[in-house]
Amino acid sequence: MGEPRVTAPIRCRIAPSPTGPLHIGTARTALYNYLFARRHGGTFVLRLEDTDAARSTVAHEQDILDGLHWLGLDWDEGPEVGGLPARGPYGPYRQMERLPLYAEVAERLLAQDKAYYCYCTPEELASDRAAQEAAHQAPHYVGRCAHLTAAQRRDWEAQGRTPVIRFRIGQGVVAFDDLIRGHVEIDTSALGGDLVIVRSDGSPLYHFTVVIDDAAMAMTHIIRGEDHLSNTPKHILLFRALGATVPEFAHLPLILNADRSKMSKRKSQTAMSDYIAQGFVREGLVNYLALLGWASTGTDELFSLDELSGLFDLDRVHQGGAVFDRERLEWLNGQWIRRLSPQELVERVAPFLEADLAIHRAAGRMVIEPTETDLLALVPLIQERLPTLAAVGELTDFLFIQDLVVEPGLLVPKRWDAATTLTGLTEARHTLARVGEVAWEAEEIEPPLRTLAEERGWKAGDLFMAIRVAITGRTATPPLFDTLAVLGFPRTLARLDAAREALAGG
RNA sequence: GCCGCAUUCGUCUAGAGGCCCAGGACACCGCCCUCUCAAGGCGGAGAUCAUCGGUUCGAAUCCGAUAUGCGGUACCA
Repeated sequence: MGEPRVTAPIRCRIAPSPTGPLHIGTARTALYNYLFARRHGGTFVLRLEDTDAARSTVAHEQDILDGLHWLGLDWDEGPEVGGLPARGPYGPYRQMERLPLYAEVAERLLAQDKAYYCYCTPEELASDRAAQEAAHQAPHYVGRCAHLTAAQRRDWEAQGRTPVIRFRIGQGVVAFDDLIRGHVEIDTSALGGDLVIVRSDGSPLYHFTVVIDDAAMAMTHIIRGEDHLSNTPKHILLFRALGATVPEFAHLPLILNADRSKMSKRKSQTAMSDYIAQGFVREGLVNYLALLGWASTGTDELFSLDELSGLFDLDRVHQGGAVFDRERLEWLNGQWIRRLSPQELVERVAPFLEADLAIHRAAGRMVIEPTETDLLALVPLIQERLPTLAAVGELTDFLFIQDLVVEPGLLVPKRWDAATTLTGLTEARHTLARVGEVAWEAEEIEPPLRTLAEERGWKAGDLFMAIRVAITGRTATPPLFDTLAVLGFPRTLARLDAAREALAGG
């Protein structure tokens, strides 16, 4: 298992359906396909399966493409997007543009009697199913239309019935060697009878189009979720009927909700875009997703996309499902944020800060626009304190809000009373005024404040906490002296004054 | 119901017959560092390897059964 058995260059794909935003599970499947292709010098193809016209939207399509691109999973072949032309010799890569091909194949199967028209109504099928259920049988198509004469068909047509096309499943056992699961055998009697491959409105169904396209696009490896394992025999039968080479299959373990059911929107956050919006970085997400169901050694934890491209293989993919653990994702995310260059961090964090400031602006507060220089100066203060990029606001917004309103109750440190706090802030103000604007640096600010605390017999921590709240409005902030330095001399004094007034007034 | 797949600390995992009375990471607890919050360092607790039976001198690792969970069973993908 694991090592590719075919000698032809590897071709694998991700084939998302634009019936919803990019799902975290789809992203992982895409990642594994991408890594497998990279590792073995193969080709990674993107194909859009948009035959469910009722549920597919261009917005979802865009979301999926954006998400994959954001993760860095660039495809070698795929449809045209955003004005860029389609790439690859096997196009079109959008199924709705491949309809003639499907129709042609359906005709061929019909002509070879490998498929047939079925005129059964939904009601008839439903009652079949009910009867089978009552008899404790597996639901299956009974084959009522499997051998209609031309006359019978004319009758149904005359009655206005429009047929579906069914593929003959036949009898026997279908076996295959899954690259992850090993040998799998399924009796065709468990497949539900002859399979509908074309709807009565003429549109092709998923099981039909995937196989046609995987064959036509010369896929060598089908790496997909375990939920397709039971469907694989249908696909194999179809490949054979088409006279195509059956590719290798690798069925990935499912990503699970906390209760171990298949990860769903209902119980988990599944949309990739939500994770992006919450400030997760691509490096963290890629790393986390790669380790969900795969482990190179189980001891190393941090891997970049490039590193993974050199390490990944199917033989270390797990068989059991994996519960999605957001805490672990956040930890990995923090690890990668800490590894970003200052410039890179600034660029990534800027939109999140901007969004936060927009909220303050909307609330009628005066906001100072952060410049890149401002942000660069903040990097050392925030880099190791960001679990996600979105946390930048709570760490730094006090710098950009002009008239900071501090909750008076917060101003008094736990061990102090209001009077002591007022004295403390007043003394601190004088001390800092003496430091002066020219010497306004963290190393210059700290000693005199410590001396002050010592002289008055205060615990330094209490004094510092009072100052911290006075200038930031928060009890948890980056280190105080660096914060004062960044805030600047005049604003520091102004905020201390404002805090003293608030205390005196209250 | 029927068919299939899975099962190592709460979670992600290492482990491919003796190195394992099971190792790492997240989370949790404690200590150190410390102006708060983080980050970091150190330590702790946490898994009778689902259960039962078999093979073997020896099993988490091989075989079988059972249980539990999950997936599939559409004119969804």
